[in-house]
This record gives sequence, structure tokens and C-alpha cells, in this order.
Amino acid sequence: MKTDLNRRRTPSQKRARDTIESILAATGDLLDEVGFENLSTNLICKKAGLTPPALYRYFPNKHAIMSELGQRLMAQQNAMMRGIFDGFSADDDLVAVIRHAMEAQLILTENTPGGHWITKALYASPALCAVRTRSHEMATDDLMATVALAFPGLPEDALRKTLRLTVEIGYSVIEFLLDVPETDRDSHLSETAELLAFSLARHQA
Amino acid sequence: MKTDLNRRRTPSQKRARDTIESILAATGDLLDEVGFENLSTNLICKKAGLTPPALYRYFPNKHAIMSELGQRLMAQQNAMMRGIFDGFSADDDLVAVIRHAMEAQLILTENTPGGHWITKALYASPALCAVRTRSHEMATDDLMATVALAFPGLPEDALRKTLRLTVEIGYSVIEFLLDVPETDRDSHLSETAELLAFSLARHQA
DNA sequence: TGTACATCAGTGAACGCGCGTTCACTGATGTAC
DNA sequence: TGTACATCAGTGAACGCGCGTTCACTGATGTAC
Repeated sequence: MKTDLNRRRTPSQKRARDTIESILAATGDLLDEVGFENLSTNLICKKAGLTPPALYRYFPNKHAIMSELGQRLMAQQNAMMRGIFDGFSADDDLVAVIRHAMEAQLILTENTPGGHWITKALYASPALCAVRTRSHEMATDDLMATVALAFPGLPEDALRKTLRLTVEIGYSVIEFLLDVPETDRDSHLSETAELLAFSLARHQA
Repeated sequence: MKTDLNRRRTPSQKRARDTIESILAATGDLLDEVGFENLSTNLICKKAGLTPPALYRYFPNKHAIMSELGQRLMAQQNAMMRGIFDGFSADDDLVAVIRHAMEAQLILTENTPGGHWITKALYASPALCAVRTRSHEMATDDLMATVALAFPGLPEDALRKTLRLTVEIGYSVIEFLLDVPETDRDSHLSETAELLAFSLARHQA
């Protein structure tokens, strides 16, 4: 149950760091090709042009690789969020900002090799769930910081709950749009943004 | 990629129908014990007190079993939704009804053996994705019917999009609550209900 | 700067295991007369 | 109602395969003098 997700060895030479990167890159590409369920360490090795012991030198199993890919993707996502919400003030159009943030996340995930699968694995695999949860908590804290600046004096705990829910809903709508490609993205993004903005605005009243 | 999810043989004797039920029951229990990733047909057979050929007589693979469990769970969910929204009128408290529906879904999933895992598998496994999507579409259509009765004359296509989003958000918040057990369910359910009601109410203005 | 040596990085080949799956078979149930 | 036969249901034993994983090794890189 408690799968080890840590690196085995820390590389000291550039050659080794390149190997690690090519393992991660190969995994991302493979996810798009075969999906998470059919992914195996042997397959990753073949794709990366390595033999299994090279992979096992750095990662104990495929979940550890997914975990690293997941952490990287979510770090990028959170950084992007900070960039968008940074400097947000009470006068700005909240709906527009949320909509913009969601669209940016959608595009980022779509452009990351294996991005959609990484997200799904982070959600469905018990070993990886914690990575996702932790990242969403961090995103919530980041939002807390900027919102607290924009609207000082709001009750903290209630606001945080709302923001946590906002994060969760935001990401799941994005995944919905990725899942069902024939969906009208524009209208769903706009509607979600309005709905989340409403939920936040309630705290000011 | 296109995994076969159909039954192999249709049972004609009671004994066979019992076997199928015990396979499904064993799978549900096993999901709670070992999760979806560690599930295998051999394990299911052992748990159900059967030999593999007996299982293969009826199901081509484990995804077919999951598919059946998923269809049953979602059929129950949709039936429950119909029960709750049936006879809904414009005078009723929309927030309360949505909240009630969400809570009922949460409890139903929680009380179904392997329920949470079934939901996750239906979402993360490409072979099973279609089951989930189809079910959510059906739930949306059901809602369309009742809402159209309660608020006649609303623009259909825009309303349907809103309802589809409502269904998606509703279910994903439920999964969030199941995923992070330390969460304050009460406040999150209430807040989600208000937020979804707002989104629907906009169509009346 | 050159050489000798230590450490780091990756290979080739093999392993045991549990997976999905099938075969030829025995036993249980239903049906016709 | 009893028996003979056909069909249905489940078994025992085995299979090939790819998985994760490890071993003893070779080759590459860095370092000390």
C-alpha cells in the first residue's frame, strides 16, 4: 500500500541527470500513446533507449516516475496561478481573471506530454492521491494570500473553505473539458468562472 | 485500446446467475481491500470461491466486471436523482433539493461496496470512461425533463449546458469529499448547492 | 599536462512470479417420452 | 413418475508472456599527484 515514491540515487554527473530527464520525457510520451494502465518500466526503458537497471538506479517503480511528473506539472500549474492572481485587486473583474486562469491551466495541461494522464493517475492511484491533494492545498494557500490582500478583513476560515472548493471545482471542470472533447469549452469556461466568482463574492456581502 | 466489455455467455440457470452475482460482489469487496490497480481476475476468483474458467465463462476481463458494477452504481444514482427531483416545482427551495440530492449520492456511493473505487476507475480507465460519460449525459437529460416542467419556456440548449456542468460539478465535489475524509462535508455540500442553484437560477432572469 | 586510480553510470543476461487465458474434462440441471 | 439424453455450469491443470527486479560486469567521468 505505501509505495515508495522517492528517488533511489541522487545523480552527480550530467550524464545521469540527462538519463533521468529522458526517462521522464519517455514516460510522458508513452502516456499519450498507451495510457497509464498499460505503462510499464520495461516499456519506458525501451522508449528511452535504456536498460532496466539504469531506470532502477534512480526510480524504485513507475509510481515514483509518475509522482515526479505530477509534482512538476502541478508546480507549473501553481506557478501559473500565482502569476495570474498576483497583484489582483478588488477593482479587477474577478470573472475575467478566473476564466483566464482556467483557460491557461487547460492549455498547459493539454500541451504537457501525457498531461491529461498524469492528472488522472494522480487522482485514481492511491499512491499518488496525496501528491494531488497536497498540490491543491498549496494552490488554495496561494489564493488565500492574494485574496486576503485584495479583500482585507474577510473571515479567514470560511474564505479558505470556499477557495478550496473553488480549486477543486476549477480543476475538475478542466478535466471534464479534456475528457469530453466535443464539449463547448468557451461557454463552460465562462459559466464556471461566473459561478466561482459568485461563490467568492458572497464573502464580501 | 477498444477493450471488450460485453458478457460472454447469457446464463440460463439460476446457479449461473448466482455465480455472476458472487463475482460482482467479490469484486466490490476486493476493491475496498486492495484497490483497482491490484485487482486481478485470479484474485476475484479466489474471493468468490470459483476457478478462473468459471469467471471467463461470463466476463472477458476485469474491465467488463468493472463496467457492470459501474453501470449498476450509476443506474442507482440516476434513479435516486429522479426520485428526488421528480415533482419539483418552481416554488420549491432549489438549494435544499440540490443539497439533499448531493448528500444522498454521497451516502449511496459510500455504502456501495467498492463504490469509491468504482467511481474512480470509471473516470481513470479509458475503457470505462464512456460508461461514466454516458451516465452523466443521462442524468442531465433526466434533469432537463424535470426542470423543463418546473420552468417552462426556458431556452433549451443553454439550460442543458448548465445542467451538464451541474452534474459534473456535483459528482466531482462528492468525490472530493470521499477523497479527503477530514473535510467539513456539511459546509462544502451547502456551499456547492448554493453555487449550483445560483447557476440554474440565472436562466430565469 | 599526463597518468593512475576511484567513483559513477549504464549493460547483458537472467530470475521468479502472477497475470490472463485455454483445454479437455466432470458434475448438475433441465427436458422428452 | 421414471429414466435417458442433451445442454449448461464449473473444475483441475497447465500454458506463454511480460512484469518488476537483481547480479556481476564493462565503460565513462572525475580527481589527485
